[in-house]
Amino acid sequence: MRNKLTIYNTRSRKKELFIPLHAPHVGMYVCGPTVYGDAHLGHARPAITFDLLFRYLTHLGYKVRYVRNITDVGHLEHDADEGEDKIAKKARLEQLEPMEVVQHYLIRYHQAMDALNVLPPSIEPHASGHIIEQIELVKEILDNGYAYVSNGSVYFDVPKYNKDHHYGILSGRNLDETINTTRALDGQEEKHNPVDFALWKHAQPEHIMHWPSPWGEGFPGWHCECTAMGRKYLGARFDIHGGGMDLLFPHHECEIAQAVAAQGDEMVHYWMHNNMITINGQKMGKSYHNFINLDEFFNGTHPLLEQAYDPMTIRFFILQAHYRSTVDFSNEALQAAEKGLQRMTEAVDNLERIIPSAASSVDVKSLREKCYEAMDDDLNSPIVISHLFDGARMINNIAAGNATISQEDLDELKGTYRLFLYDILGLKKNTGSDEHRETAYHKAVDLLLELRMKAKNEKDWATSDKIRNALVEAGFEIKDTKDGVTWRLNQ
RNA sequence: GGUUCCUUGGAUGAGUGGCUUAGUCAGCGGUCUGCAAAACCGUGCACGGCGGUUCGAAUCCGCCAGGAACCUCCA
Repeated sequence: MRNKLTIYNTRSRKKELFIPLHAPHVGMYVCGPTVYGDAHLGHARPAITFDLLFRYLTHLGYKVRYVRNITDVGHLEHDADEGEDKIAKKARLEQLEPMEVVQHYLIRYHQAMDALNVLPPSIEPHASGHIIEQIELVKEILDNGYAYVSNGSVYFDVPKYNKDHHYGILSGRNLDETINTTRALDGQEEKHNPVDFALWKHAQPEHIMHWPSPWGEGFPGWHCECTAMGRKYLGARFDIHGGGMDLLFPHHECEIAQAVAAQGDEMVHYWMHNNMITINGQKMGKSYHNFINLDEFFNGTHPLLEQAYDPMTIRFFILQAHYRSTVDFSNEALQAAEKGLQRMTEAVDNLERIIPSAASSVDVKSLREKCYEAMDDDLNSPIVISHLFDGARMINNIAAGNATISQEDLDELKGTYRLFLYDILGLKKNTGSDEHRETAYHKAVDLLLELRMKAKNEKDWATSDKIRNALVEAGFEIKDTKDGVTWRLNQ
């Protein structure tokens, strides 16, 4: 098995050789969406980034268990409806059951991911389905003395934890600074210290979603689900935990603290974080009110969009930047990606038209290795793409007769593109929308009939009959009526 | 204010102590073509500013300027 993959570990802030704990098995956990709204471009980034990793690890021969959670319990929201659960709030607004809202947006999320050719994870656990595991986690932390009960809620005792361990090890913070900069929030008076975070929250009467616990009716704190579900499905120690950089603190920091407080050591070996997608240099996100939904990209319905963009264009656009860099959205950039992808797929199509020669005048063999090297270098997809573009030029040159290729090399080349472009980068053939094709063929048939009408008017019966007979043969039904010609395609 | 980062050519976006280069889009010139398009060939333009280390730095270090994320739900 090829074993040269290095990945940037946020924990050490270095690129490290990837060595699984239990090869050939790999455990991988990625923070998934909170399903209270449609997925936007920002959600596509981690999905595609970790899909790339999932695909690559699988290709390398690892047996990957990929867990991506669905947050359907909701988090505390700090606004007019202070403390109310996000899912519950939206539900009340729309007079729906909370789980109805979850189901609605989850289906739409899956549809968007499918359009982006993001493979489904191995397990997609719901936070609401793992309340028991989260309660167990809280109990463990309490038993170990790193939490306290206050007024029906349970809080993590950060200062106490920090005496024995380092709270801030992932984000590079130290506790004193964090204490001085923590904002006053709801429920603060219940905490011993403002930096303490909730493991279990006592349910207020306005909360729709709540569960029984040893501490009364309530709901789990929002950091618990990932720790509890990660441990349940991947074990107390597993390989990779991923998510957006915006989750680094406090979410992932708290996850580490919870795991250490519960089991004595850290759960995760490699922490990976994808960077943000920006719009005019600013993070695209709900809080900024500057996000564009994925459906809006696919349909071109957002006012900032000059056109609709195919899901594969979006995927290609994201893969053309390294996952740890910010990538700035603009129509110009997307249109460039669209043209680039088109050029690439046309070159791959040309592969099928090439007639091999006795010998090659091009170097095919090194392409595969170059692509592997780029992937091994912390998933450097932009470099993989640049190599594939070099290959595209080579293919076009062969197709144009400027170079030759042997049968053996041609097979190798086809295999390389199938592997890297389709299997690993996950780009599939751009078929265009049905609507687009429908319109195009209608226009083409109309044009033929217009030419036929012109021929008829000129009494050029040979041409007019040729057009009619050819269309009939192709399965069309042509009717000449006194109001003009009509046509339809027979089923 | 703290933490973590970023600043590359017209746009986007890689990378590296010296070697000629990312790549894509756009531009320009050419080949091809009835004309176009596509394709191919060629081509210009860069490393925020100021210091330092070094034989040599866009790449390492420091300072400055500008920007971002996080510190509050967030991909």
